[in-house]
Order: sequence, then C-alpha cells, then structure tokens
Amino acid sequence: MSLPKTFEPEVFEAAVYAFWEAGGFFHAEDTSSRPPYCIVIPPPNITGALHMGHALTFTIQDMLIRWRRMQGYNALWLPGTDHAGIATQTVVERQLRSEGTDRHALGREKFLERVWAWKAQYGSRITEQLRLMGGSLDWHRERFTMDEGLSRAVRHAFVTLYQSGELSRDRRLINWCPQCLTALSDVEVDRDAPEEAEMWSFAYEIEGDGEIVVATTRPETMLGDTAVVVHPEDGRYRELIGRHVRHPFQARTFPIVADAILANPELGTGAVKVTPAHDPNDFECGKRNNLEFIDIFNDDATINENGAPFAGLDRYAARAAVKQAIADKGLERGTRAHEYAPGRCQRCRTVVEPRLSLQWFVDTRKMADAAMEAVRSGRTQFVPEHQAHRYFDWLEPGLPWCISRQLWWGHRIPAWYCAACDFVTVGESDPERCGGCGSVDIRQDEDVLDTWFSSALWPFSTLGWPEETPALKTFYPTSVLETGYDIITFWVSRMMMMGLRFMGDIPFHKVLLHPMVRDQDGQKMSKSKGNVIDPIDVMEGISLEDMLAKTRSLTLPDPEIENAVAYQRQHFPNGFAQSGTDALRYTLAAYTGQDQDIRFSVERVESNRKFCNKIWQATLGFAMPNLEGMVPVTGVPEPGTLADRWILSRLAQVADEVNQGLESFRVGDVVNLLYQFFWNELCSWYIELQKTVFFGDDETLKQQGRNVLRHTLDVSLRMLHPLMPFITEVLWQKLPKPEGAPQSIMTAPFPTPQDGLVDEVALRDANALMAIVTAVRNIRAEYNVPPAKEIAIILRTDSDALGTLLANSRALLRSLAKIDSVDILASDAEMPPACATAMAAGAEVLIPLRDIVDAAAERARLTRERDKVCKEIAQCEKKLSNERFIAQAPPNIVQKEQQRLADAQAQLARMDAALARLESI
RNA sequence: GGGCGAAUAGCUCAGUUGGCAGAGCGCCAGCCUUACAAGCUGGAUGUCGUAGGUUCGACCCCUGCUUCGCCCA
Repeated sequence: MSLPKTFEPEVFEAAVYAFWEAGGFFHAEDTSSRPPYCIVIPPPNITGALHMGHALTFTIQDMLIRWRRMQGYNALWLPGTDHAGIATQTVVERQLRSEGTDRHALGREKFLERVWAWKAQYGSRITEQLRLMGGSLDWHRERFTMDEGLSRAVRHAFVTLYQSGELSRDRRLINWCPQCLTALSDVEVDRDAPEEAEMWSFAYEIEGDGEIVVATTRPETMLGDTAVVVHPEDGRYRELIGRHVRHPFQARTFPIVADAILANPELGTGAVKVTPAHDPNDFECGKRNNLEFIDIFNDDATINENGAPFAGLDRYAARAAVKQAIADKGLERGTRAHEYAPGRCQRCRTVVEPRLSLQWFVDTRKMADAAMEAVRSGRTQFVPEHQAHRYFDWLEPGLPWCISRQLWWGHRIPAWYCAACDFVTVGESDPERCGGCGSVDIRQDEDVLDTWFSSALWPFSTLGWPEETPALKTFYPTSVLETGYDIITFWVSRMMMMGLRFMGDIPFHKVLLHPMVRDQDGQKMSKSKGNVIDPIDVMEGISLEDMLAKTRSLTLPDPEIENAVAYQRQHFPNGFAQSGTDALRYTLAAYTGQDQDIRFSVERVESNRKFCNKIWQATLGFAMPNLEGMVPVTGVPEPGTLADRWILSRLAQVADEVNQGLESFRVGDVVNLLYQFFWNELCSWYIELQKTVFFGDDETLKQQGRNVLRHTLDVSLRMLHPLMPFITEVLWQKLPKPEGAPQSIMTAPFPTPQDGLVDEVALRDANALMAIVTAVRNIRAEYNVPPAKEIAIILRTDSDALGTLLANSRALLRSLAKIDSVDILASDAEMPPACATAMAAGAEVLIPLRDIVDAAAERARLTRERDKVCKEIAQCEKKLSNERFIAQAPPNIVQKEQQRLADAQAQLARMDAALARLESI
C-alpha cells in the first residue's frame, strides 16, 4: 500500500481490517498448548447502534485481547448479539404500525417471521460497527441468543431448574406496563422524577356507626380495597379493630385490621386503606393478614368488572370518576399537595401498574448465596473492588426472579398446560400429550422468557453448553468480563448465579467495570439534549450541517429536536475533524484511569489524532528514509552512541511498566506513559540526538543507529498496538524487519524488558546532557538569543565524568542548542567576569554575556532564581530545626532533607558569587 | 431517607502504603531548524471544596459541613 505523507486514517483502516480477517489472525484454537485467555463480549442488542459506551468497552476488551494474544496466549474474544425481547419487538411493531397493521392481525407465526427478517436486514449493524472499531473478534464463533444452540441451552436450563424445584409458577405482584402489555422486572422500571400529585382523603363508613378516614394518591384503587389497617397501639382506633367498613359502591364490607408494619400512627390519620392486589406494601400486608386480593384492572389498565360501577374506564378517568362519586356521597375529607415518583416503563415511559399476575419465577436464594460466596472468597474479583457492593446489595435479599414476559419475540416458555388436569408438562422436546393424564388437549404457555435469562447463560452457552465441547473445557471460566457498573444487577449477578449453578464454577475471574460516558458538562448523553456524540462521527469526521441533518431525522418531538440542534450549533460549531479509530480508542483508554464518570471531550480525541500524526511522521517521514537499504539484526541491537544506549535502557523500563500497568488494569497510566515516551523521549530527544549520526559520516555509528532506531520503533509500535491497532499495523508493515518476522504485528510478540538493555551509566549521562541542553535553551530563550546564533558555554564542575561527557558531546551540543564551544573549569579556577549562570546536573553552566545580554537583565533573572532557592532553604531549615522531626522522622527522610538543604545552600552560594561578578562589570 | 463516589492549574484529569503538587489541552513569548506549523524551543499558572482533628510532617488518614453525581428505597 502506498501511504500519504500525513496521517489520513480513512486511507488504510478498512484495508487493514480486511487483511486481518483474511489472515485469520482473530482465530483462537479450541485446544492449544498455549494458555487460554477469553473474553466473552457482553452481547449488544441487535437493535443497537454504536454509542460511546460501546466504543469504550470494545476498546478495553480489544486492548486486553490483543495484548494477551501478542503475549502468546490462545486468546479468544467471542462475539455475539442479544435478541433484546422488548426492544426488538417494539421496533418491528412500529414498522407494522406504519403499514397500518399490527402483530395481532398478523398472528404469532407471521409476526416472528417479520422479526427474523428485520434481524437479517438490520441486526448486524452493531457488529459491522464493531469491525470499524478494530475489534479482533473470532467471527467464526459469533453467536446470537436466539440461535439454535443457545435456544437449546435455554431450554435445558429451564427444564433443569424446573425439575429441581427451583422454578415455580405463582401469582405475585409484578410491574405491569399497560402500554407494552408485559411484566417488567424491577430494574426495567424507572423511578426518577418526583411529580406533583395530591394526597386525597375520604371516609369509609363503619358498620354500625362512625367513620374512618384514609388518604391515598390513587383514589381509583379503593375499588380493590379489602381492608383498612391501623396500628395495634394507636389509642384512637383500638376499639375499632375487628369491625367492618362498607364499600360505598359495592355490596361488600371489609375489616379494620391491626398491622404494625403498614400503619404508622405518626402519618396522616394513622389509618391506611389496603389494596393487596395493586400495591407492593399492601400485597405483603394482605398476605400477613389473609386479606382478599381483588384485581380491578384489565391488561390495558382500564377498570374491569371487579371495579363496577366504573368498569371500562381508563385508570385516570376512573380516578376522577371515583373522586366525584365519593364527593357526591359526602365522604370526601380534604386534599393536600404531595410529591410522588411513579414507576415508569423504561422503554415507553408509561406509568407501570403493580398487578397480580401468574408468572414464572426462579428461586434465586441458593444461587445468590453461592454467587456472593464466590466474590467474598475472591474467586471472582471486581475491579475496582468497591463496585462489588452493588452486587452484594442486589443479591443479598435473594428475591424471586420473574422470568416470564408477555411478548412474542423470545424463547417461548417450554411449559404445556392440560385442559383435562392440572399437570404442567415441561421437557427438553415438545410434548404431544399431557405428562400427567395423557390428554392431547394441551397448549403451550403463551409467554417468553426474560432476555436476561438467556444472557445469564451467555458465558458458557456461547462455548457450546450443554455439550461438553473442547472450547468450553478450554475457555471456561473466562478470564475477564468487561462492562459498565450499571448492569451489575441486570447481568453480572445473574451470570454468576447461572454459571455456578450449571457449570459448578464461576463464569469469569475478573469483573472489570468502566464508568459511564457523559458529555463535557457531566450530563448524561441523550438524543433530545443533542449532546450525544456518535463514535463514528468522531472517527470519520462530520460537518455541522450533516450533524444537524442527522439530528433532524430522529424520531423525536419537534421541541426536543430544536433543543438538540441548538446545543450542537453552540458546542460543535465546526463539526468534528476526522480523527480515526486509533485516536478515539487512545482517548477512551486514557479516560479509564478514572473511577468517576467520563466527561467526554472531542478536543482530546483531536489532540490524540496529532499523536497519531507524530507517530506517522517519525516512522515514515524520518525513520524510513534513513533506514533505506539496511539489514536488520535479530534481537536487541548493539548500541553505538550514548543516545543509543539511553533509548535502549528506556525501552526496557517502559516495556516493564507497560506490562505491569496492563496487568493491573491501569490503562490510563499506560496511555500516558507511551504518549510521553514516544513523543518526548523517542522523538524530541533520541531522534534529535541521532541526527548528528544520521547526517554525519561515521558509517559504523550510522549502521548501529539504524538498527537501534528500527528496533525502538518496532518495539514502540508493538507496545502501542493493543491501543492503536490500525496505525501500528500499517507502519509496522513498512518497517524493515529481520528474517522470520510474523506476517502481522497482531501476532508479533508483545515487548518485554528483554527488548531493551538497561545501562545505568547511559541513563545518568543522558539525563545530565539533557539537563544541560535544557538549561542553555532556557537562557537563550530568556535573552532572545537568535536561534541561529552560536554561543560558547563554560561548564564549572569538579566531576571528571561530567567534564568528559561534555567534552565528548560537542557535536550534540551544537546540534541541540547551537553551542559552538565548551570549556570545562574546575570549581576553584578563576571565573570569567560576566556570565549568565544556570544550575544543571549538579554543575554550573556559564554563558559569557558579551553580545548576549546586559548585566542588569541577568541580575534580575538570577535574583528571581535566587529567591526560589532561598524559599527552599527556609523550608528545609524550618524542618531541620524541629527537634521532633529529627527525633521521630525516619533517618532516611532526615538525611534526604539535610542533603536537600546542602544542595540548595551550595546553589545559593554559586548564585551569590555570580551576582557579585555581575556587580563588578 | 439509606448507601456509594467525586471536589487538585482556565479546561479534562493523574497523584500506588503520609516525606519538594504533575500531565495533556489551552494561554504567553520566540521560531518555516533538511520527519512533522497536525510542528519546534522556552515560559507562566494552584489557599489541593470547607472547618476541625491525628502526626515531627497531611492532596493523602479521621470527623463535621458545603456542592455535584450515581445506586437503592
């Protein structure tokens, strides 16, 4: 591939990905002598499109997989998608609505055909986007929660749980969405914004005489009231306990009951109406006191015949009608404002209705205990560790898990009910007759299973379970689960329970949790706010006009669209520049150091795009022309110059730190280290130092330098590869390589400290040299010495080593700081009269002032520096004069402080001397 | 209401057992220096939210308070 002079990611990203796929580099072996490493992807919804949260999790997962693969692990990143019951069904129903029909008109079978067709057409968008992100997934193993194998796993799990008595069918209070017409789990219900409501009071007439006043936010539920409770110790009502009240609209009475849990004498009248069929607290109360359960709602939340005479009215219409009717009977007893947060369906925002319903439940008690034990004992570890509390909080109560959903799209519950007897037939294969009485008049449960039921099996069903496949043996338990902390309850805990239940072992060793991605102001990204940043737009670039056009095409109310458009105009006036996948990945990885939510800023991506360009320029622009025709050596090359020895030392140290950082998931540190190393150390120092060699005529040094440069770039690109797969591959392919190099950087070994060579002397000398160069540059800049003007310096030191180093570095000093001569003076030698003075590497760097600057300016500068040193001395002296510090601080700290004081005092003396010399001019 | 987390440079964030407060971006000054102006060189910038406490010593540990965010009820 011929490459452009500057970094243009669109030129090569797609081709590189195609090269990887064609090369089979993503493939993991079912069995291998190499150690296994496995991440099973948390399956995205087939309805989903890539958002920044995906981009983050995919980046981290791919980084881990690529790193381990390069380290020689048999690394498997297993892809797949989730059928997303409600979401998918809703999307297809919307489509049907636009065609003027609905699923009921179509019938179950035809409807499911439509959903499969929809899936075939649109369901792979997210996996295509995963490819754009560079994900190195073993696509041949791609799974879908509704495919044949996984459906078999779901069926097997259901039957097993049923047979062991861990499944039950029960009438319980569930969250019912009257719009979606299905039960929702607690986590699918949002209780966010409290709303203005009223606490409305009315009286029940007591049989015999008198009345008792109760209050409610939901007057219509009185149609299902079956008790009034009071606190047993409430003196006001003690006499009334056991008597009955008359229902004002129905020919029934119900009791006044003592219940210390539900009734609170401090609140309101102290008497509470009880609707056991429509409120969770009332439900519990009803069970405690053996009350009657009266369901007053139809599926769509209209009142049913139990709520006569209001049958047929919608719940809100019924509320008004009930209030009016009570008022007409003279039983209204006042109202007051009250805030209350109704539960809303996460999907359609309709207020959910607590409702009695016949549902399937998993008894999670034992599984939850096992799941908690696995984390307490450390077999599975949360990173960061404190997130585990969310896990424990959710599992602790061991609540029954409602797994039936009143949908058509999903795994249909494999239970058949008999018309002739009560027997429920549950089996691995579809029965023809009742397992109890043999009747053929059986019908299957209409409902499907909660999507999370199949997802909970994902870490092993995707590997072939319930078959004992080689892949399952090799990769289970998996290595890491990477996901957001928001789905610990939804998913992590359920995978843990099911993994332990069916595999007898944890599903993963580590749970790595990433923070939520928010906008630059910390706001949740939401389409109606306009602050959603599409990762694809960042990668490919987008103009403001196109961004606004996209926003306008969203299916949102007009005011929200306008709001979003205004936000984008204000915050992204120039759209986004094209930054490429690598820059986005690098940016996201950098954010993962933090434990708090991410405030995503596009500027940061754009600055990382500059880093990509830097890598590009260093490799193609500088290195390649200089490496032409070289014969690369295998292994660590023999260094020639001090710079060679220094960069090889740093390479060893950096490789060590990078591996340690990745090992402990400190990704942010790794990102910063590699950025700093490549830009500052490799480009700004090593390459600049080596220019004297590459542009000089010492062929031996040049040859050695070529090998060191080539090797350093090779190792650096390999270290960067897990974070920036595309650019590192395309550049690595261009680099000359020794015989027998792998086909792709993907399969090249990940660097270790053995790829460098630590040389303490080189590190010390190079640091001294760099400090001196920086000091001279500083003085040049302070005095506006023209960049091209060459100057002389004098180094005043008693260190022979330093003197020799400088004397041997004349070419470098000229090249880096335009220094044309270096004199070395012993500290007791006579000083030249007028010099600018700087302290560096424990020595004095003197620059004769003639032609450079006037004495007054240097006096001012030195005085500023002197003040800093004086401050430091004062600090040290204060500490050292504190007897208790001397007595109680560790000796090494005291010694360090004494050394610091001595150094500062020596420096002060030299500065004073320099100032005195200036006076003499 | 209960629990958890956060508050450090103008912005976004590091700061690993308590021992001299850092980076990137932005800003200022000077540079088209034979890879890179998407660049190079240099520079400035802090009551570490607040009030106490522990300690020879606190950004770090403890307590109260303020503000923000999240989870649960």
